[in-house]
Amino acid sequence: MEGSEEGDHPWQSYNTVYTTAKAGMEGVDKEKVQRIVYEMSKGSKYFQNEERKEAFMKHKIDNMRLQFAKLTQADLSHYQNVADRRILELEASRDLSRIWLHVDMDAFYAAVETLSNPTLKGKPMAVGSMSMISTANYEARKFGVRSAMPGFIARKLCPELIFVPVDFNKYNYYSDLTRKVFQRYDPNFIAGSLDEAYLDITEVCRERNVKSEEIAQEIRVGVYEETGLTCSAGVAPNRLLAKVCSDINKPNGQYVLPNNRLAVMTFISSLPIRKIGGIGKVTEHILKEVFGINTCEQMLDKRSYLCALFSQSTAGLGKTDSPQVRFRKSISNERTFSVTEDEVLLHKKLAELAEMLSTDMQKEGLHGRTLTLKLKTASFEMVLKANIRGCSLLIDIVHEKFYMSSLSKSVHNMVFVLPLLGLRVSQFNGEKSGATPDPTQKTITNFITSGGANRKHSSFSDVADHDFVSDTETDVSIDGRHTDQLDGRDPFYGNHSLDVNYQCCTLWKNGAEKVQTSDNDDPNSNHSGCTEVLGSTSFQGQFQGKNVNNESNLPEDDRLNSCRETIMLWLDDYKCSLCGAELPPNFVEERLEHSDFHFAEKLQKEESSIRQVSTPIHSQDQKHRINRQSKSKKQKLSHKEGSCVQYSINSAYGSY
DNA sequence: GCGGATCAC
DNA sequence: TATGGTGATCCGC
Repeated sequence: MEGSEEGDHPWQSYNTVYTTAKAGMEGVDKEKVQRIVYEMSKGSKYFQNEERKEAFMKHKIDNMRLQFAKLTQADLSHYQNVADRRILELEASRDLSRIWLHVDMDAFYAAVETLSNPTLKGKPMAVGSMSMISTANYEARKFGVRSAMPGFIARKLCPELIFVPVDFNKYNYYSDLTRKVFQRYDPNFIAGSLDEAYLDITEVCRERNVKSEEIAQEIRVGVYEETGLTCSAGVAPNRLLAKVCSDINKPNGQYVLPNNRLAVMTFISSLPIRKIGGIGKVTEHILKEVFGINTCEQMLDKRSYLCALFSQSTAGLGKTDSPQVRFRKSISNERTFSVTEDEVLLHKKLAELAEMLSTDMQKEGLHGRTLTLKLKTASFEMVLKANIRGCSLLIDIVHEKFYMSSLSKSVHNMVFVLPLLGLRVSQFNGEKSGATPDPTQKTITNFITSGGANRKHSSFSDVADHDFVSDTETDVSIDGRHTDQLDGRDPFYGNHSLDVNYQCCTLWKNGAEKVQTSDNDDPNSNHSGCTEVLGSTSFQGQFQGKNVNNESNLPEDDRLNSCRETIMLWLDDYKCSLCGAELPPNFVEERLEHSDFHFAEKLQKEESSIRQVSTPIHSQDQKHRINRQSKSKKQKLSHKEGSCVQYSINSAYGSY
């Protein structure tokens, strides 16, 4: 049924993530849905990217088949032993005694929206937009509409579909109500997300001497009474299985898997691997294509092959009863927008992202060491660039990516069309020690900034201070601008930028044509301020550092304007006399910002010696407990094939 | 340690 | 017209 019929039914080979079975989709004409999805997608950039990924996956599968074929009998018996030994260990360490309950709200967002607008009841409805649907109610699911599907396709499937925009305030409110109920049964319950939770109900069952089934029923009734929303529950000896179980009688139902080995083994054996958390579309496909594995039982049969071809990373089911604090490891934000080749606009968007991120970090009291830029090209390829600091040029990153990755594209096609930008900060300082940052470290303040002194025309709003703690002397830091001014070099234009430019120039030499303006080998004369990823906005933060942000109103504005004029001018009405940046005359706002930048630079040089450098912000205890589902010791919930395989084996044998 | 890919919700 | 946002993890360099 697969690709063979492609000529007649090309949609059958277009496997989207929403072709898999989901609750509420039983009676759906899958063939028809798949055809419509295909027809709506065909030819789009998104579609082309899916094809690219599909080809990559096929390649991976071919490689794995080759390896598979190369395995000798000796290899296999060796790995059989490895697998069996591992299973024995897990058998020995398994704990049958706990009773876990997983609660999952039914079509949560949609249900909440229906509560607040009862006229929606009974009508097909989706929460989301024309671009993306978060949740669809059960009426809509009958048409094949489901989460992660773009709205315009959903509307094709169901023309009368009602769209409701997301409103997280509501969902948070109702989520809190449900959690009050959960708390009564397990004060240490684990919140998986707004609409999911894991409860260890072992003690409740024991103390009250009632069956888990009754507790599940009670909880569901309690949630309904508290919120008016229905949910489903699954009960099993561990969290992984409980989650699988909560999906079985959805919506508004429950399923109990008893705590005995036979029941679990029977349950597992026919369970499709895709049901297991961590096994997604790709992994499922690989396991099916290479090994012919569909169910957990088949996975067990092939355990020697799997151990031979996948990594041995530990992925056991560890203890499930020890509450643990999980620390956030990164914080990020990203935005999708309609493609633009307006570089200035892109940098403005980036500055906005930076500002939001900075605010979020401040709220959480976070300090990171690595700043990563994420972008998506017009052909939907994701690109990451770590450690961009304040020196990288967005355009360099894009150019580099294009030169490296697609020779087929002509240089002229390297336009700046980006539908997505994002920023992420990671590598936080360990908060556990409670120590303040090492004073010898450079604090990068205001790596993200914005907000001038009451400038109405500013596209940036107010500043966040703090943020980054760099741990090496050689790090490029915006903070350097506070401290390094005295040596007479301008770090903004200084040699920090050379690395990037050097790479870029090298690439250009190898490439066919030079696209960007020339002079990139001269660090002192080339960069247009507006192309600095983060730098162009930084001065405003420095204003804040001096607390001038709210000092005055109109007079300040006037002063700014006159100063701008005294330190720079625009050659031929479009070229900056100080740095050579080129901005068309009609870029009024951008030119003002650019002027501000130079002005701030000047101010900063004059006053840098007065300024205090860092403003360490102490964490407000970032140990906000997201949940305690973090792995105990060996329990690494892994998402990779190898680990998932192992994980599943463990869930089948180790934990059961 | 970085960049890409996968996964979950 | 049009395919999200946030966080995590693993693998191969």
